[in-house]
Amino acid sequence: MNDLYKKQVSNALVSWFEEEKRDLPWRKTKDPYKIWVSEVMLQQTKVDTVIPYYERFLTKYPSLESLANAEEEELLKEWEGLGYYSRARNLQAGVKEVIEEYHGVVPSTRKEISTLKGVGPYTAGAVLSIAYGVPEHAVDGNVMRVLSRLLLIKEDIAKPKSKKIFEEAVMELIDEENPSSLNQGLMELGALICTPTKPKCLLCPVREFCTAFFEGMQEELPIKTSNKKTKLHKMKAVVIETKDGKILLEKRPSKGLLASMWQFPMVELPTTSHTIEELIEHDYQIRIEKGKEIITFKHIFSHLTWEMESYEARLKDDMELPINCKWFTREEIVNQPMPVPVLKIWNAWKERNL
DNA sequence: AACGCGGGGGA
DNA sequence: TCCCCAGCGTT
Repeated sequence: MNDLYKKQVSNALVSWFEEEKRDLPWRKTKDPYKIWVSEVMLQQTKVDTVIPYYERFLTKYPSLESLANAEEEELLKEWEGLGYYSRARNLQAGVKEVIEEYHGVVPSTRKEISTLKGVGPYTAGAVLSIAYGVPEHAVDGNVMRVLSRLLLIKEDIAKPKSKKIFEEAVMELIDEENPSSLNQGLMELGALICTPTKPKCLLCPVREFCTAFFEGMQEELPIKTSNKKTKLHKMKAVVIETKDGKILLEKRPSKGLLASMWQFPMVELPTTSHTIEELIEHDYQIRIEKGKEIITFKHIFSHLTWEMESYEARLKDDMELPINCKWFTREEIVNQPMPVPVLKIWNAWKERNL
C-alpha cells in the first residue's frame, strides 16, 4: 500500500461512515463503560437483537458502580435470551477490576484494558478507538472480510495467526485524526455493503480501490476453511408440580453449557426402552405420574439438539432429592435467569395453567 | 492451535 | 431443516 492509496481509502471510508452511519443507541455516547457494554453484547450477536437489551441494561445499570454492585442472578436475568452467559459474568468481573484497580476509570491503553476479564484484542481496540480516539485496530469477522476483498488477502481467516495480517493492515490504514470512524466504517461497510454473500459493490464507497472487485473475485473472498461436526443429544424435560404448587428446578453444573442456569429436570434418552418416569425416578429420586403433554419442540445449539417433549406431572411420593435440585414457587421461578429452551417450556406450562 | 459457548436468521 | 455466524476463555 502506498501512502496515496492509504489516504484515499481511509478518507473515502471515513466520509462514507460519517454520512451514512445507522442511528444506533451506542453511537450517541463516548462513555467508555457504555461502549464496552455495547461491544460485549455485539460479540456473536446481531445489531437488531442487541438494541432492546442494550437500552434495558443501561437503564438498570447506568454506571460501572451499579453493575459492579449487581446481584449475579439479577444481572443474568437482564441477559436472558442473549446467550453466551459467560459474557455477562466476565463483564461484571471486568467492571469490578476497573473500580478496584483503576479507580473506576476504564484504562486507555491496550496493555491495561486487555487485562480485564472478557476484553480480548477486538473489544480492546473497539473501546479504545471509539471511546478514547486511540489509534488501535479492532479486527472482527466483518473487518477481515472487508479487508480480504479490498486488499485481495487470500489468507485463511479461520486460522488464528492470519488475524495478525489484518491487524497490521488496519494499523497502516488508520486515520490518526479519526480512528473511531475508520474502525466503525470498516465494520459498518461489512454489515451494510460488503456482506458475506451478494456484496452490494455498486453502492460501495471504496469500490474504485477494491482489488477483489477489479479482479471480479469479491464473491470468492474471504477464504475460510473449518467445519466442525455436531453431536446430537436428545433430551426430555418434565415440569413436576407438588399438590401445594411448588415446582422442581435443577441447577446446571458451574462449567460448560449454560453454566449455573436453572432448568426443568431433564434426562438424556438412552437407546434402551426405559420410560421417562423410570429415568426421572432414577436420576432425581422422586416418583411421578405422567400427565398431559405441554410442548414439543427442537432447540438446536451449535453442537447439540434438545428435542423437548415436556409434560406436566404430579408427584407420587417424596424421596431424597439430588443437591442441585430445589422446589420453587411460581413467583420465585420468574426471578430465575433461564435459557430460551427452558423459557419455552415455562411459558407453555403457564399458558395451560392460567 | 483447537475447542466450547446460545440463539437467530438465511439458504 | 439445516447451516452459518464469530470474540474470548480454557485447554
